[in-house]
Amino acid sequence: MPKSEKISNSVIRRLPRYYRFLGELLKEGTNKISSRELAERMKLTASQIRQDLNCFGGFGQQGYGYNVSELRTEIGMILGVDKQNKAVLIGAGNLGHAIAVHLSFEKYGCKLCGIFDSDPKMIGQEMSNIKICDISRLSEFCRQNQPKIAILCIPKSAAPHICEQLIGLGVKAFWNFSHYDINLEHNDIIVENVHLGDSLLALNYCVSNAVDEKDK
Amino acid sequence: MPKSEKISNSVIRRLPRYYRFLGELLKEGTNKISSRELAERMKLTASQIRQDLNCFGGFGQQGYGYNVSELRTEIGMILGVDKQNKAVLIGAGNLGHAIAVHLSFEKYGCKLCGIFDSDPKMIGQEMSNIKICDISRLSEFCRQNQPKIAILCIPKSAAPHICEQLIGLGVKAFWNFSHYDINLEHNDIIVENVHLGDSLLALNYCVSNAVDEKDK
DNA sequence: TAGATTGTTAATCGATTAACAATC
DNA sequence: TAGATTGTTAATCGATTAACAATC
Repeated sequence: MPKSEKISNSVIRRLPRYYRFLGELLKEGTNKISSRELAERMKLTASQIRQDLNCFGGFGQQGYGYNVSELRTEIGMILGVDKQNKAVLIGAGNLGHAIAVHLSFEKYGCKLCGIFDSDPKMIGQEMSNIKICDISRLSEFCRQNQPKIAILCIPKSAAPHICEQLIGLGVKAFWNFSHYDINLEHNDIIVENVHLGDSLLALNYCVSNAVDEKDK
Repeated sequence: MPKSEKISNSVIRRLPRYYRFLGELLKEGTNKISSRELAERMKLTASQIRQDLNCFGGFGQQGYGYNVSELRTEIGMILGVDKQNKAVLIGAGNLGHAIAVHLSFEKYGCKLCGIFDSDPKMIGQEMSNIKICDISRLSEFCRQNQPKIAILCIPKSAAPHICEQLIGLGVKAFWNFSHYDINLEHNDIIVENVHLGDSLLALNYCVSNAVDEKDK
């Protein structure tokens, strides 16, 4: 329920981090926090935190600060952690497997409800209590279960075709780990590209171009 | 070799993508490209591409455009793909394993030279032709090999301690997949946080708050 | 009430886009 | 030379920070 209309991408990307830090505070037994204190902890400015939160509503109380538990719940609602959006995983190789077992989808508002692969050796195996199905059964599955999200852990070459197929089957969003850059014409489709190679390269740039202490 | 001094983070994050797209063009046999054509393909503006590239030098030719192969090589040099910076992987669980085998480190300017874990069942096993060592041998290994980069695929609880230990052993950069937010006091240490949970939550926000076609 | 801290408006900063002279 | 496209400066836009009145 955004206050006005459009929430900027910068704000959206900070929300999960707020949610995470508030969760930690809660675990530590902190009930109350001011924007100044939270800013210090998250290495942000108090101003930015207040601006960000006020995109969605006034969650604080003047002279007091924010109730940690309340604020966390509010941000959780905004993020849709209660939605349990259905997701299918395409590609049960190393990376697909790691993602399926490593993340608690429910905590993030998703429900992993199907896993598909084309490798006959994988089919029938179980992963996170879900039986891996042959990719040929994807359309049948989607028509029955209507997943909104597809997680792509497939080779680059396979990505464009699978993408189009999934869109045809009603998938609304992609969490893309393939080396293919999803850059769709369909502009109602949501894409979150996770390019691990790009991330490593950016790190490598910083390492390679860091000014050494001794050079200073 | 940055022209002036500081390259903005926004530019750094686009460099790997340029590198990737230029690689694709090269594979397709395209020798020449204008900023306008590249912009169309990457969904950027031509202006931005020219601005970005001119942070590092004039790689183009007026009236002609850019030589794809040359430009790719230049950006590769800037990113340090030739550097082969030594990296150690800490944590050989699902995610660590996937990262070790899924990515070609050499392509990204890194060399994976050691893998460590604390689970006795893992120790001695091989992964990407590297024998997994007991974490107790980490300091000995670092003193001998001087890795610059550490890849953290460990539980949140273990992260703060391992981080400090690695810094003490001369590690300069972290590629952090743990759920711990590395937010160091040491300000000469480079950190690339990859929070898969945050990424999924951001996607989930978009899915949950998408304006449905029918609601429009 | 006095002190604290929010919500919000205004000022600043940085990044993106537009324009155009330089030049191949 | 004429046409094209760069490199670079100027204009615009958006995001962050600062300031402060509102209020608990």
